[in-house]
Amino acid sequence: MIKNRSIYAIVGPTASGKTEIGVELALRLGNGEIINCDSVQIYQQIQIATAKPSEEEKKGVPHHLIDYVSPEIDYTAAKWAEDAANKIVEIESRGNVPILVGGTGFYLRALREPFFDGPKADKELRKRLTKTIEKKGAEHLHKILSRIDPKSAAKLFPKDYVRTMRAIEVYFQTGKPMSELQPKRLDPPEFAGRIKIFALNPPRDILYKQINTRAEKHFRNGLVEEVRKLREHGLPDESNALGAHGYRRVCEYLRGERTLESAIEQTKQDVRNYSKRQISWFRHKEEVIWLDGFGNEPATQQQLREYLDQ
RNA sequence: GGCGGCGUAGCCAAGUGGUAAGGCAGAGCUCUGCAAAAGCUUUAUUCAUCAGUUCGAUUCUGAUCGCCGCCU
Repeated sequence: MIKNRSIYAIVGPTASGKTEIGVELALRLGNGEIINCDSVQIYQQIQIATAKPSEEEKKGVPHHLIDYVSPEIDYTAAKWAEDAANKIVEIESRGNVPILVGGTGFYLRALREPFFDGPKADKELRKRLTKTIEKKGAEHLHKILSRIDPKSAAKLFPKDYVRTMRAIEVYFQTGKPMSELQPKRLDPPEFAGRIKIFALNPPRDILYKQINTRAEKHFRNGLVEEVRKLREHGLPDESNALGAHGYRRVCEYLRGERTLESAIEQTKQDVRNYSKRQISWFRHKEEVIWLDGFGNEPATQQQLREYLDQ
């Protein structure tokens, strides 16, 4: 019987009201538990600019994989997929319904369509390769890759150093080109096919305004102070956590590289650009069910209800 | 009022007597262990306006309008 049970995912651009509609869904089901699917909300200690739900917003609904990793750790999509899979099994074992909520499409994908069985990230190697980029440029890395794994190199733009680095990393650790390993994807988990994905699609112009307003609020609420303290406690600027929206720009401000005003404006810009990429990510996935509007609007929640009743 | 400078896409900005660089924004997209990351594509039939010179003007000339600076 578990076989027929649904698992839900609420995705969509940042600031579209995923939290609200996710909680609403959990309450409606009566036994929903939320699993965070956001690559930044997993971190502890970074709070103000992460849009994590407050206790009040949670309305008593259990939330998982939120606030559970130290900001000094560089967490990855593969790790999240593993953790989320375990959570799903755990929640279902107590007879409840898992609801994945978050905007990181890559994470959700890692869960539903697992990566190939590749090596973990090699921090030291990445550090060295990063230095190479600084000295000789991203294109140089791409040239190295085209010697050891021409197939992968051909698929990547020379400037795309993040993926180039991973391909090099895979080769150095396994001795095999990534292009050879990649087609051997791991089998999707049993529950993959039971995940129903709903994506929020609010009007773009209003979303952008919302994003701007929210960024200003974060700064007003003491974002600069929060970052200052984290840095004083030794959290490096290069950490994933301090690379999050807002944090990244505040670090630049604290390093004297930009004014506070420009940190605020750039943050708004960053988040607006990001929200657009999120929409791009989900737009052509045919398994996604689109809900027009913001998640906190009754009309949007009504659309969701209609799907549930079917 | 006089003199000088400027007026190129939503913004910043280069440029030439021969058919408008670039950046940002916007739009579209990619994504196989950093993904709130990284990368890709696209965007002015037109250079304030009008008239003139010219085979041809955004570029030269004149006038008009607007902005900025200095002087009185």
